[in-house]
Amino acid sequence: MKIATWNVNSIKARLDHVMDWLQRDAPEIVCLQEIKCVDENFPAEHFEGLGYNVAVHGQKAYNGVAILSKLPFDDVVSGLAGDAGDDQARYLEAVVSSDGGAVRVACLYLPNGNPPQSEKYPYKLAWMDRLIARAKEVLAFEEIAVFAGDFNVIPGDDDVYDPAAWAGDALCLPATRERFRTLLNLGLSDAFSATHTQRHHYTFWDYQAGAWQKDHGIRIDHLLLSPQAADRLTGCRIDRFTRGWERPSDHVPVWIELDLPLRTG
DNA sequence: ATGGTTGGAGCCCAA
Repeated sequence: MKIATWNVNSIKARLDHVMDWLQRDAPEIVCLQEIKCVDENFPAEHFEGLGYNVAVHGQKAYNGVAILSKLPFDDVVSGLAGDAGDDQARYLEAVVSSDGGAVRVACLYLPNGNPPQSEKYPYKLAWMDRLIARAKEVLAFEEIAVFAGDFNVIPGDDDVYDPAAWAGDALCLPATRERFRTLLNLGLSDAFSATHTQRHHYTFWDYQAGAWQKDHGIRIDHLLLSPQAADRLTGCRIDRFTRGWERPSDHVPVWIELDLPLRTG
């Protein structure tokens, strides 16, 4: 089964792209970020027409996440625990299941955190601490689980075209990378790193300064797998071709293939 | 080139 993640930078602006991409190889589960709309305005009927069930956690203008699944799901959790005052829509979790088994999917849009001198950076770090706490809980279930999304973390210097230019950025700072490594040290595997030895594969290219044409990219969209999920991993791909489409998202889809007996219908 | 572009808001903010 295929599980994908894609920061679409507005589902309204990107609906045609997402529909075209979904019909290429029909991933069973899709995590979308930066839908930038309230739940009522999410174009669920378009995806339902392709056979997807839909869960949405949106807000006006900013952020917003959604899960599409060809299999039924339950146990939907909207929002990341640990800060009752946080009203940013950045986390959605669901358990997708069939009579062949179940997989827990967490769709996340981790805060960017720039500029680091602002209040946005401590918010990012606190959000990461909350994610670490949730990951500990999920790992204790010993289930097939996937944390997928825009992590806004450049894990290492091999994941950015110019490490020196990004060294002081909130996506690279030591406190950011330390927390990302904590997620890995809990037992989560980065699906892309687990299946590739080549470096400098990117998932985001800025709209500005011809970044795409110059391949000035960064790898910030990740799928982190529980040990039970990693045991089933057979592949991971980055669909860079969508970045060359007309009026693209600045992010491209990343997807994994798991050897799972889950069945649709 | 201390620049540049996109999206959603509503005459700037976030990325």
